[in-house]
Amino acid sequence: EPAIKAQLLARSAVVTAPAGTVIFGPGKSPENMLFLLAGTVRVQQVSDTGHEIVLYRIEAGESCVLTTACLLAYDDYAATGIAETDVRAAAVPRDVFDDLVAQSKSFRNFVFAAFSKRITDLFLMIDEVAFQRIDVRLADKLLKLSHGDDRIATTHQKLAVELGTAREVVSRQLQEFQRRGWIAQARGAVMIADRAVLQDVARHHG
Amino acid sequence: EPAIKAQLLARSAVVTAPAGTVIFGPGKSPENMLFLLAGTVRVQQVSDTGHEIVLYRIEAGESCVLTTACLLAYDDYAATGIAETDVRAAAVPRDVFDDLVAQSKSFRNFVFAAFSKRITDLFLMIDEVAFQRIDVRLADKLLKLSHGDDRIATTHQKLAVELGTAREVVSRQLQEFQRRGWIAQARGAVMIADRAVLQDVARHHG
DNA sequence: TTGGGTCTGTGACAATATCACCGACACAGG
DNA sequence: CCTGTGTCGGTGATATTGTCACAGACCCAA
Repeated sequence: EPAIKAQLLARSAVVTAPAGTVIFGPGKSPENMLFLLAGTVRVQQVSDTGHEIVLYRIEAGESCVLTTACLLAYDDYAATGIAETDVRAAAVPRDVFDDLVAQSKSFRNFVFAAFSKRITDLFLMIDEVAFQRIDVRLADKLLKLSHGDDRIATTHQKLAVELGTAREVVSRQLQEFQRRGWIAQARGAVMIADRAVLQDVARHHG
Repeated sequence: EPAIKAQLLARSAVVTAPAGTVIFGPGKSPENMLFLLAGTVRVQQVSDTGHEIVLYRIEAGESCVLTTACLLAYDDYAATGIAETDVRAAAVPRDVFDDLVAQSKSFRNFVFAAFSKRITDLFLMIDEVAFQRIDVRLADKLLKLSHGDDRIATTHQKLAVELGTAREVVSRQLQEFQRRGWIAQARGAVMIADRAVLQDVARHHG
């Protein structure tokens, strides 16, 4: 790790982008791979029917933007990467990436582990989209978006995109949650009132 | 490719399995990676709610069982690989795979391209499961399963698993297709009667 | 204070999923 | 030839989710 890390940093350029920047997307494939150093990138997809769904998030440190790498090979993809926060990343040229993969066993393990995790996460997501009830998924998503905080700044529409459903569905579920005293609502925000019960609802899937 | 192929074959064992064999699955992670030489492997998933869905198929030659590789790293997965036909594969030990990745640039490209394709295919699948109408998906699936033939030997239940829906839903859609003269049905089989119209229905997604 | 844009609420309806059945068919054993 | 037994497909009732067409509430800037 130490020698590789040095080489990775030496042969790449650190770039930054403000929140909201479209990092990659249809008609905008990046020249080189990005390893996230700080911030969060949200990857979502727009279907030809006009529907949107959030696929996953890339956190700093964690699994890096290997997926960007993955997507480089197949440039006819429809996914879009958006900076959710201000973002700092190391831009690694393709051939440097290739060198590192060739040279370092631990780097290889890291890369393949990241791919593996991505794919198994997508398996889980397919399962949820296909089979989980919307109330379970919403409760789960609220908890995940809360990051321990009790107030989530988001709109019904954004929550709908997170789940790949319609705004009206989210609105009605949130009303029901509120009626039961699990949450409170304000314009552009959801406040978690009973985290324990929400966890219980969400746990009905795993 | 030529030198690598030789090494790959020299340092792996050819194994075979009859149709129906469970190649890998929960509690049965393979010791080494399999590169499919002949046959088809179906990868599906059982959710904790008891629902099943087919994730993808691995064809010979094509993208090989890299996914098996991928899954090796993460052994807590729920996916199952089942031989759909008699199957012949090269069993490649992990360290041989690692050697090849380290040595050959073209092998690296091959591996990453396979991962990329898998991930982008999963993106597409999520889109379909989340947003496509069931009639469109069924028409599409019938055409894909037909392989140019006009008779598909399958049951409504199996088609339901292909789409991640319920048997009753498939039964009703097939009835409607039959009423319109697009297909004919027999016990355990569906006959395509009007391929052109089915293609037209399926094309409503891409 | 008056717009225009965004956010949320609502009712009617369509599509899909779930549940609880039932009958038809295939096939092996008596 | 019958008769179980298991698989396969059909059906109605109901619940859940998605779609469409609005309307009202809120926010901010001109």
